[in-house]
Amino acid sequence: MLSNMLSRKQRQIQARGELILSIARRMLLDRGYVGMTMDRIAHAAGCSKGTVYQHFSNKEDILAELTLQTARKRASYFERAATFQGLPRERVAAIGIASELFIQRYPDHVHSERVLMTASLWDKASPSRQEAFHAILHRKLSIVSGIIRDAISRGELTLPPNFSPEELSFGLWSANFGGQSLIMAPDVPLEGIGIAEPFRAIWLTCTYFLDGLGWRPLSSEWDYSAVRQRISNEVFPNETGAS
Amino acid sequence: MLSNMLSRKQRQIQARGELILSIARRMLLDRGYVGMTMDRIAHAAGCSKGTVYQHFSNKEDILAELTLQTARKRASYFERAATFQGLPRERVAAIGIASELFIQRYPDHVHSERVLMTASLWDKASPSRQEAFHAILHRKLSIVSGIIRDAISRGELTLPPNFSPEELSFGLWSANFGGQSLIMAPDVPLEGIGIAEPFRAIWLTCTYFLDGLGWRPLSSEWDYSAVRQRISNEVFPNETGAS
DNA sequence: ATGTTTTCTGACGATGCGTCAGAAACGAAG
DNA sequence: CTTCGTTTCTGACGCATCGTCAGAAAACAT
Repeated sequence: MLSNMLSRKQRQIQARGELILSIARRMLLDRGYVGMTMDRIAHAAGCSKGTVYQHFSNKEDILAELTLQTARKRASYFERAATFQGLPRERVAAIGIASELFIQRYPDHVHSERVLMTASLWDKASPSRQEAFHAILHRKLSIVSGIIRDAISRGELTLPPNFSPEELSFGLWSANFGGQSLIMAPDVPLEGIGIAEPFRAIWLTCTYFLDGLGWRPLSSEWDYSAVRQRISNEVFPNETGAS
Repeated sequence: MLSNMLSRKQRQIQARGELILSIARRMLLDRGYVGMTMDRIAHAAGCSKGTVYQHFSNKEDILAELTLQTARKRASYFERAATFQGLPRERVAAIGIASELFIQRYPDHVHSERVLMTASLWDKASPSRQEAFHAILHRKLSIVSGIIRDAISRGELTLPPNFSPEELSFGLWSANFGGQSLIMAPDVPLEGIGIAEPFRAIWLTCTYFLDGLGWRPLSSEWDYSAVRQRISNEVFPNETGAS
């Protein structure tokens, strides 16, 4: 009974920590980093500011934890995508779809990520969080690099001599990251400049990029639209159905 | 003499406006957006805070003007690149080189751009500045789209039916923007993950992307390394030599 | 020299971050 | 039920920053 009461209190505290995070995330998206104030967070969470500071040592710490949550969640999406049974190129496509579904489903997560990255606030976060973040980053890259090496060993991909698997990985990452950044940027009116379906544009960019590298089967030899459908249904049935 | 004195004063004022901007830009890079305070700017500029506010209505206004300067400067780089005499695909390559040289030469400019874009501060800036920004954006895109249409009309490029020139433009933009963002991100240790020459990786990403679209001449039929050298020497002799 | 207009100044109110001494809630023991 | 120690919570406080504005200073005109 004693330990039960204790843990109940503990659970209360932990629940409030998560409440604070979800409130902060919403506030970050709605009012920007400057508009996300500790007083407002405390008020919305129904506690005082001092209590908020018992959970997070400062404002940047909240943002760092938000970003860490995001990185973990995205990594889990990547890992699910990598389980897709198919050709290496299909599995890379699955990663791309995971990335797309992730930003569509959790735009607030992605936004917090960008804010932290741009505002150079990582150095104010705790070293353990930085380390955890790097570990997750490395995990995600390993997944993609692993698929690439698999394709090479199977003879479906032969990289040019001056182009490493990591650089190919970086290229795909750039195209996705950049395209998604432009989609999220409020001051880039994509519809106004003739980009009606930016996600399809990113997908095709990656497709032709891999075609240019000669990664078999090429898009001209294979129905990747069907693959796309199949991946959505098999690997992310809830995500595509619920939205 | 009177008008001379008057204009001298005017020129003093204008010069101080530019001084404030350059100080702010440096401070933004060195200390981040939060560390860039109006008091510090005023002190560094040798005037009072009230005087700073006679030049810019608020802090976001300074950032917006910085970004506008950046956009203008980059557009001029693009325009210079577009004057390169050569095949359409070579001229697109010239734009890519312009983009690369620009970020290498003016990292502080690019940084201010990212901060403003991410922090959703455009709505606090004056509408005229927003409009000017959009106009410049459109100008840059027109340059690239124009080259693409030129290639199509010359028969060197045949786009797939579901891929418009604007989307191709968007793809190149994404790859460059994303790659450069990752290069600038302090929390992405590129060397640590096997990317020794990120700029070359971006270049090759775009190269194989265009190859995949079948834009002639393909990289296998043409020495684009030589083209790259030639563009650097002919269009940006000072930029490549001085750095 | 004196009046007028422009420009500059820095103190001020308002707001936000992070702290900390005291208040309140909790739990144990008599 | 009371008492007392411990854990948790609170909000006022110190400090820093933004943006303002009444008054000072400088520039200019007559």
